Amino acid sequence: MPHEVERRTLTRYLEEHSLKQTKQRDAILDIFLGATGHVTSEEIFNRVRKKHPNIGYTTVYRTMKLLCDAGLASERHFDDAITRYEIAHEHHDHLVCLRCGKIVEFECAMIESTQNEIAARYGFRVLRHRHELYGHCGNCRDEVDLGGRTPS
Amino acid sequence: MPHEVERRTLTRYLEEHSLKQTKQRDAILDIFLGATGHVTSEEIFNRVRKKHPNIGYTTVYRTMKLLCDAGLASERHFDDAITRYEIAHEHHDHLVCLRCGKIVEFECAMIESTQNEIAARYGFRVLRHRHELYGHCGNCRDEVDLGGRTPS
DNA sequence: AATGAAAATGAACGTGATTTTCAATTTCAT
DNA sequence: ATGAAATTGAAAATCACGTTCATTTTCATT
Repeated sequence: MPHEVERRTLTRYLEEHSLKQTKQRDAILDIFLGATGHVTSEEIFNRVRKKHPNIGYTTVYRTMKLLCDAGLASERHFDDAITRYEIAHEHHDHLVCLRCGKIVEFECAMIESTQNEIAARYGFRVLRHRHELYGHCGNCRDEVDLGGRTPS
Repeated sequence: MPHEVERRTLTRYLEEHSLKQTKQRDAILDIFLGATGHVTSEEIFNRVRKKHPNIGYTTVYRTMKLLCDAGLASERHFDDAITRYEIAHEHHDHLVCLRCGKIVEFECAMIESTQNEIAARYGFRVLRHRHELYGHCGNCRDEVDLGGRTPS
């Protein structure tokens, strides 16, 4: 059975909160974990529908929220109005290609420590952060450069 | 007359684009410049209404977009689904208090240069970035600590 | 000052993502 | 097996924002 650990995490969370285990929740967790990267509710809905044609959009939204509460998923908002979900793991930051939509994750300990230093300077305690670099990835950069007007 | 420079910038932009100067646009610019920090369309709408009770929400949205185009304002999206506007000025990043909503701006050259270095490593060209630290400001931190359960 | 074409306004309606409502169904401790 | 509590899903509501379009304003030109 796939995603043993996460499924157990969910079960534990459900038990602790007097919530119930349902096939919909299991299915959504499975699809979510099987998807790579940063999925939208719509993507999850479409994929889950293949196995469970009667599942509702509502349930997807509710379950994704649940997975966030259970610490299995986390919400991300990039520059559009759409909520994306990623598998919860350690702090990391993102490179987002504005042309093709590619998203790359990176980590940088140096930036992390500098952040805390700056926050302290203003009396803040940092709980979480968001750090996103928007631009063009290698491919798109080349295409943009070629497509652009070449200098006379 | 307040906000001389900005008003002139707007006038120049309107002329250059064959757009018209209207009392609504003037009023919205004025309110926007008079407000501190990071305002929402709603806040601007409410304040402008006091002087111009018939102004519509639509006009506020349109005008804020116009001010962005004219380089006087810039859009910001923090963690919620609401668009905020700030007076346009050089790149800077934000500290956001999750409890009282206070927003502090900061700049850090070191982080900026590190960003480019990282991007280059992944073949990206950075066009813009977003860097936000979420946590508790000095006041809220104290209140949270006092209100919380003290260790036995 | 009057004209009129182009632009702006605002009320109502549309949209897209997400949430709420609620009657019907499912889970699970007993 | 039972039933109280939780869950589901379809439809309607919401929320922020965009579009439409008939009416009003602006402003260069008379």
